[in-house]
Amino acid sequence: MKTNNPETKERILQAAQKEFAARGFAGARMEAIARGAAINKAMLFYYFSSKDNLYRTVLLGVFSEIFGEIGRFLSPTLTPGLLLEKFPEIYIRFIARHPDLLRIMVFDLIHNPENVTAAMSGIIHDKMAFAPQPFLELITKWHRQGLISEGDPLHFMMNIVALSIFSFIGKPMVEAISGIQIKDDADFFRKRIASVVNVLKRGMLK
Amino acid sequence: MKTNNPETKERILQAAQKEFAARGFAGARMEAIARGAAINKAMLFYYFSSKDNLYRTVLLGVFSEIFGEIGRFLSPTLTPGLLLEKFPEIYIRFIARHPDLLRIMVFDLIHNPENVTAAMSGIIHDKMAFAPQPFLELITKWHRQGLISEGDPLHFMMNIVALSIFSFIGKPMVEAISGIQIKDDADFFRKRIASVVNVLKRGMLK
DNA sequence: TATTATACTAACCTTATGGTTAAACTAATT
DNA sequence: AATTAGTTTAACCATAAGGTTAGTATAATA
Repeated sequence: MKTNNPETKERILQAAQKEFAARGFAGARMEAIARGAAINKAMLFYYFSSKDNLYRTVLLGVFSEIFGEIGRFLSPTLTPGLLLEKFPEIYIRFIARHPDLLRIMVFDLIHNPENVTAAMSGIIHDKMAFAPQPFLELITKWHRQGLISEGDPLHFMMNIVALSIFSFIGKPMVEAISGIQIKDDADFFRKRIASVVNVLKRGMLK
Repeated sequence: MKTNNPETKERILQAAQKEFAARGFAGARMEAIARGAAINKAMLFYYFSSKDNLYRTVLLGVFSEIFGEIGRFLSPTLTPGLLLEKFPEIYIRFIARHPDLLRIMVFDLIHNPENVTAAMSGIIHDKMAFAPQPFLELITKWHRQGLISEGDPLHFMMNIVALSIFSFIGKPMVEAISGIQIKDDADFFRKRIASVVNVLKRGMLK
């Protein structure tokens, strides 16, 4: 028998990710996804049975990639200085390469946080070899050792992620406010990373 | 003659804002908006001629409210310490009261930044009595006076807004990562504000 | 070569949805 | 009381879009 073509499935997921990122769940068109994957619309239902399910699959993939990237970086031998120095760079550059992932994630964080939380937590524990709980404990230990000023590990984490993520959401906003059009993306991201690292180190390290 | 009922128009805008915030532009249903405003669907088109136009109107309102709140706070007599101390509180508490505004703004920042930039910049210049350009100059002046460490006013601004906004986007994310369910919102926001102010002051003040 | 299971398509179905229309209602004006 | 103009509704329309179906192509197996 012809072996199930994983190529097709992959093509569908790629096209779906693009379409969902560009238009959100409700705005995305199955027809457009099919066109993007160069197949008949019925194939989407053959492989994924419904729009909902296709979306769920894409979403899991997104979380998987994002937290995979983060998990690869975290380790028990980490120091606070190294974390604050390297995380923003890794994260910002990763998202710059895969802006669709952030779009989909943020859309869901805003519109159905309840749904997302469940999907996320499963992935997080799978993909972060160095699991989150020990990570929070590590931060607490750093604080007890007098290495960092922020005592609440949750807010320590939020501050790091917030500054990194906002590079993307905030770019058009800042452009509107300042009236300046950011043309050199590479330069912008370099400066953004420098600023974030600087604020984090000065702001949270002792 | 009966005078055009501005009450109805206002009710429509309120309902529309709610619906657009909950489901995004494509997901929002005109029928649902009509129900929310307790009127016939045709009235939406009578007052706003199209879904697109209704959305645009809502969007302008959103920007108007958000930047109104910000503009009310900014003034030429501001000091860096005061800005970093008060802005996060004002902004976070405002959004906590009007989460719909943030949802709509972020959705658009992510999905059609080009469109948004234009709409925004008009509003910004109207609503910020103390216009943005002088504000950026003020930051530059602070830097020249040796009051702040961050030299680029754009990134100075981004850091402030990023940490404030992320309180909302990031909450479910952090819940998923930590496995902790944040139940006491008031307490969470209080701690969040304290953490943000602390990081900003330590990180960007000299 | 006949069979069979998978991969795939064209055409179709149904419902939901943005948008329209024609008529009714309301209240100020004459 | 009759007119007039803005406001509101019920019923309708066209089409877009998710989903289905029936059938075809392909290739491995017997």
